[in-house]
Amino acid sequence: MVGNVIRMADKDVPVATKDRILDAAESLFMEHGFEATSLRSITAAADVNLAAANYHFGSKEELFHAVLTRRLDPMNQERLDLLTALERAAAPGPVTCEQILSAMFVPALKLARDRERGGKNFLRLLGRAYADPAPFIRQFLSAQYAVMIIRFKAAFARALPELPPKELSWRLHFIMGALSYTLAGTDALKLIAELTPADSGNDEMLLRRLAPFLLAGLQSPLPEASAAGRAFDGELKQLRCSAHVSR
Amino acid sequence: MVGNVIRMADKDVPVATKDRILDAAESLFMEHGFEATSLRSITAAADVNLAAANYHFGSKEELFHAVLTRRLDPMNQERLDLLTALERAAAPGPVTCEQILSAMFVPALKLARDRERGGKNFLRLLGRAYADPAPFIRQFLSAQYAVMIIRFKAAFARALPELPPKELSWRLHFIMGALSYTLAGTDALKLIAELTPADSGNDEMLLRRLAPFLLAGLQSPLPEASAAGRAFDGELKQLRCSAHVSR
DNA sequence: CTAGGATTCAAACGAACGTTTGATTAAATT
DNA sequence: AATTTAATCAAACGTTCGTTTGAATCCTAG
Repeated sequence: MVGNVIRMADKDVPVATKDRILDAAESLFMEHGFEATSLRSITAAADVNLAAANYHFGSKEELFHAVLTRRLDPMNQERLDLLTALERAAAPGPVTCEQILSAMFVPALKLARDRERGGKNFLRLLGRAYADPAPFIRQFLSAQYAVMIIRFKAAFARALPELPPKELSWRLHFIMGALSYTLAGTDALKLIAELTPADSGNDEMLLRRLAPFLLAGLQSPLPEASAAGRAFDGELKQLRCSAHVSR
Repeated sequence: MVGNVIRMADKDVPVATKDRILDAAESLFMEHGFEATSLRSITAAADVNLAAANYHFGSKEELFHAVLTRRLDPMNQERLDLLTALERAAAPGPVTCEQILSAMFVPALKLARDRERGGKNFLRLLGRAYADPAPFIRQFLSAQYAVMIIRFKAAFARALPELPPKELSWRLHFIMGALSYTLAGTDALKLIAELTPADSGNDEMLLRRLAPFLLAGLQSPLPEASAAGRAFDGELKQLRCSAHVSR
């Protein structure tokens, strides 16, 4: 009753319908988000019958899951393999922050570059999913990332032994934020970057600029001791009540 | 025909309906996003008639605009005033990066703290809006932020004269990403930060940790000269084709 | 007090949504 | 060749959506 049987034609004749739905869904979810994308628009773009979506995937949410897992599972597995290789090569010593960050970014880069159609769209879709309020998306991402996050957090903790665990948690949170926003490519405020179209389409250069930026933040001294923290205090206290609130 | 007349009861008797709709819309838009929030749920939460929303605001999109402008306009105006005051105080010299960042963050902090009900919810809503794919939201945010962005970008350029303009554009993009993701409070990957509920609700401490992190990235050396850039190159080349792709 | 515009209200509009149904075609198994 | 199972299809289901309507109410100005 649930379609998707084991003894089907496997790969000789392309399993056209299912993959066409996945491709169209990936593209449309990326462009409009989950809620604003209808199954009708997906099946129309894939040139298949409307009922085929529910036949092959059960529901719209399960289709969304399938779109994400198709590329997310291999990418995260590659990240883990990369980190394992780096840890093995570093022998008894710890892996550097640069290396850990590269283990996170290189698989994303390969995905953005290798697949002609899917790669870039998928990274944007992933960035969107990070910020989506729908509970089922959040739960899904948490479950999908659990193993990877734990491994990478432990690696960073070894690379930055002087950093308190809670501070590391915050900084990883900020890293995920900048990464997802960058991958989503929303460019909500186009005025910030008057980038050429060639630039904005170049995911590789984008991540190569992002990595050093995040690395500097990750390795920065503790906020209590930094000039930024104190300057912040000063401004806050000074301007607490002066507050020339507008209009 | 378009409601919202000038000679209404102004402020003596609270203009209950309109503000109740705005409050409910702010809360629900924040919780579920624009598409997933219905006018019916908004008017039900505000305990007003369904037609009141269209009567006072015209359409759902215009209601969303009103929700954002109500708090965004004063906040951005305060940011500009703060920057102006800092520039005046710094006399002929440039304002420091710390000060510029504080001019961006302090008004957001005040908003999160002062208003009992609205503040925190609004910052989360704003973070969501940055990542929303809907064109009308993006256009609106761009227009709303245009003046502020130009002013702050120029200030940063003066504070970091050695930084190429394009590199500054990228770094401001990353800053906006981390800021919006942090404000949205999505915590997509709860596993990153095993933060106490008290922590996650404390917007002030959150921004105080974020500012030094972003400051370090903003002031970091150029990627071409940094160790991060080169390490990235090495990893990329080395692992290009080894690629033990999973499963 | 009364006329007139501002506001509220219940009800309905047409459209679009996710999902289901039952018949029909294609493919594989016996 | 016969039979069973997978897959496709057109059509419809019931629901929810944003928006509109027209009458009823409130408030205020003359």
